[in-house]
Amino acid sequence: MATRTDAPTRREQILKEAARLFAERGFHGVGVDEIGAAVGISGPGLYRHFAGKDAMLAELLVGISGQLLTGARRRVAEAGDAAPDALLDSLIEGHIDFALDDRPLITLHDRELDRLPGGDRKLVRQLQRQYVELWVEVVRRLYPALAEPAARATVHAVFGLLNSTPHLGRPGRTATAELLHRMARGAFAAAVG
Amino acid sequence: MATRTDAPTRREQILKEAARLFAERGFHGVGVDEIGAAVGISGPGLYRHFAGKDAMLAELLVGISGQLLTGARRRVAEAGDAAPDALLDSLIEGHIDFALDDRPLITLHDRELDRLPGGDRKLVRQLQRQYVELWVEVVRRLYPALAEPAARATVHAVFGLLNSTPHLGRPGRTATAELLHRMARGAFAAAVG
DNA sequence: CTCCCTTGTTAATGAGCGTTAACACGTATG
DNA sequence: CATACGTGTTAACGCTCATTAACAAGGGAG
Repeated sequence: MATRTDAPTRREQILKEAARLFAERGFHGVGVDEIGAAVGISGPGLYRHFAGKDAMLAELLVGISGQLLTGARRRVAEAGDAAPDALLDSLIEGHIDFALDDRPLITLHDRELDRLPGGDRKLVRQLQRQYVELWVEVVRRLYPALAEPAARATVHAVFGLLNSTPHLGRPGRTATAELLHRMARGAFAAAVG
Repeated sequence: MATRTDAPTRREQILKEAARLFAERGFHGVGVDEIGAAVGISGPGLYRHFAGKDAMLAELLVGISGQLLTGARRRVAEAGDAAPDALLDSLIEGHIDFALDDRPLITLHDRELDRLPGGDRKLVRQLQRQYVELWVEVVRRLYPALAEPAARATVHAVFGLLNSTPHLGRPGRTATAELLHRMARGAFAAAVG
């Protein structure tokens, strides 16, 4: 887990608050002055840490996509040749952890992609695609009856399910996590028909 | 069904194009000139049909929420005292039809609510809440073991699943509809545990 | 024919906002 | 001690954009 005990750096503060604000009111809906105010400095002061507003969004989205993909790959590696059943559980668990711990980021992740400058957008899309394909492979290993287009659609639909966390109440983190996990498995099982 | 054969009115054209553009680039991301250009008139020309940009978004969101709620109520009424099982299928079918036929609208529906002026936002929230509660009642009738908070969370998660249509490919409408339907039922069944 | 309502147009206005410029202050470094 | 750098500040610039003003053309109603 590599838990951090040291204080967050200024850059990290800014990214965190920017993520929250972007998720709440949309990228174009928040001004640099607000982001600055959220961390106790003035608007233009942000430019000591980031090249511009676009750069903040880019770093957030690249970070999210990369973190999801990296975590998933680690889980695949750790699973070795274990049952694909357990591997799918592991992937689901990782995604849920992320969706529950960083709700603003999960919101941004599928909402503000198009506000990104060309190069970064392409990179993020690539990372997202690889993440999806990784899931698709695991799902197809577990459910060989599922054709590839159907498997991809199924994975996207389950992402929609898991990413609904921003709309959920807060009645106990573990209870919510378990509910979502069960529902995801149920949805996969029902997809094969 | 009351299928319309007459040409769409100018207002309707504008609403349709505005919905598409808002869904693609966000409310603040599109200018009135673009909306006007999409229907062949100039930006300020829109003001002959709407009080402003906010009014367009408001009419879209109120329309969506109202349409969903009205359709769901009709289905409940038509079901009479039939099995709640069939009623849930009917609700799912209605939601999927909407999500597949009006993808831009379904995107706006849970994305741009906060860009709405106060009064309209309250109205839309109210309609959405009633829609959710209607589902919750049906679900609890079918699965009495499910406590109310869990049922509400489950319904939200299934909405996330069904609303994933914008991310899906277009491999056959009926096949996609059936897949989503099966997954939704599977998710509900798995939620009770 | 004449009015006037509808539906457009282009030009102007005014606010908001991202970004840059110019300047200030503390602190480690030589 | 002097210097340079990191990190702020406020003021100003320039652009975008929603909205309004002023004006025009077409087509029913009387």
